[in-house]
Amino acid sequence: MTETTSPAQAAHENPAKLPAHEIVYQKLRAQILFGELVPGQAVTIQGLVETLEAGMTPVREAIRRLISDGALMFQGNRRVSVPLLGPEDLEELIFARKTIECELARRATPHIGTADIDELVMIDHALDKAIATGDVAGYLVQNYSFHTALYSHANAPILSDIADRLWLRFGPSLRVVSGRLGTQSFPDRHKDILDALRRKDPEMAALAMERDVCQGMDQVVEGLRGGN
Amino acid sequence: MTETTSPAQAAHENPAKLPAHEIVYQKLRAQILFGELVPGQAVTIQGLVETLEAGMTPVREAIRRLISDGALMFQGNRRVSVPLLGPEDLEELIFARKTIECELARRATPHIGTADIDELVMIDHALDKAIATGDVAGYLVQNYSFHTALYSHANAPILSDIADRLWLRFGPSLRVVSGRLGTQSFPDRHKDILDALRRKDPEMAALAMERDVCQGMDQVVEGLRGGN
DNA sequence: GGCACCAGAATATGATCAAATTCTCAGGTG
DNA sequence: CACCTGAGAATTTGATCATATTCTGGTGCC
Repeated sequence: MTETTSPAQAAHENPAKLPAHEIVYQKLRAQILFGELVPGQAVTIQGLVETLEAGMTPVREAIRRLISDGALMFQGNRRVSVPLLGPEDLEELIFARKTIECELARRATPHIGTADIDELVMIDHALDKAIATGDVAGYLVQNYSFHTALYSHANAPILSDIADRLWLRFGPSLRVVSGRLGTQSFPDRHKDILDALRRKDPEMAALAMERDVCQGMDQVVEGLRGGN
Repeated sequence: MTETTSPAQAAHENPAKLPAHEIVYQKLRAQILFGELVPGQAVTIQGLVETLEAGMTPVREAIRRLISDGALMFQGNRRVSVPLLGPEDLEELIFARKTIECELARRATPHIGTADIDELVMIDHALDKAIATGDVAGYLVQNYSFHTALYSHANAPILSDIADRLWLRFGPSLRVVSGRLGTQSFPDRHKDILDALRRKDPEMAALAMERDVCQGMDQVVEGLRGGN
């Protein structure tokens, strides 16, 4: 997702007006982010043409975009697959998430009003519910929503864009780990973030975010160590 | 450019084997990075089909990739153009460059051998020459080469990838400013970086890099303030 | 000034060609 | 006798193009 005036917002007024390649991109993106697609899984153009009932060109363009996002990987020969993360990759992702997302939390803090906090609380409740009921897909969606909603207030389109692609990279792995360990193992660190926002304390928000990021990524590291 | 096993390296063994969309991407990318394209300039598919003598599909895919890279901008209606940076954008870019590129310098330091330093020195000499002769295009190319060569030793594909896209974002603006102010105004901070590398001092390298980044971006900020 | 029309560009399809993987079937070996 | 190996065919899949369709923006008429 680019930070430019999103074509997605035009969707609400008229869904039919979204170009096919945009629809395909959104669908594929969601599948990657929320785990329909497993790391290592091969992605074929013709397969998607059938699955998503789209033409070849739109699928092709969507795949190129996602490759550029780091959400898909061009395997040298002409095959495309979902990337399989190694420990080194995770280490880089941790650094990047920490610096970028903490900064986003820091920048968002002064712009967050009470209405915005209410919205975040709502998402967090949905998150709790997903955790309680063991709804892995719901957990992933709400967790992503929480971060995205927060960052949208940071007035930092470029940094938000970077953060977004980072999520695309570890999304599939997060799904695998969640599915393996269950949602119970994920404590919810968002309460601390909300606290910091209420107090309008940017540094505290950044710190809480760092904890959230570290905790989340540690789960992935642990999960991947055992599994693959 | 994605960090995955690059199709570009296959280019050396057999240039003809590069797919058309990859070639188009590289060409367009270079044009954006090194300033053939001016910020705000409209980019049409059919125009590129003629200019680059490629088919429509490859051009289309290359454009999608570059939009995802942030190097091009989708203007809502079906127009595509080179983004025009505002002061807020530059501020974000500065933060991102500082954190990411300093870290890359830090990580590269321990892996740099004397042969690698020689290579960097060579690039830096070419850079000096470009500055001395007022060769703006050469300056841009060599400056980019220096950073890219350095980061390639950091063993951090994801971070390098992020840095690469950052360059794509401010490349066109850098070109405009350079053309306006001339190369004379650009002092060369790379000597300090090289010094740090020779001493194998990661923190010093990071610091030198920060100075280089700040100095370069300040030029752009200043240049854009007056111009547009 | 507003509306209809027109040109040009982008989107999307399906066909065609090229490449790569997979499958199959011998042939040989332990 | 079972299994591994490798050459070659068959099939799947990707790359590219030519073409039809839809949409945007501008122009000129009323």
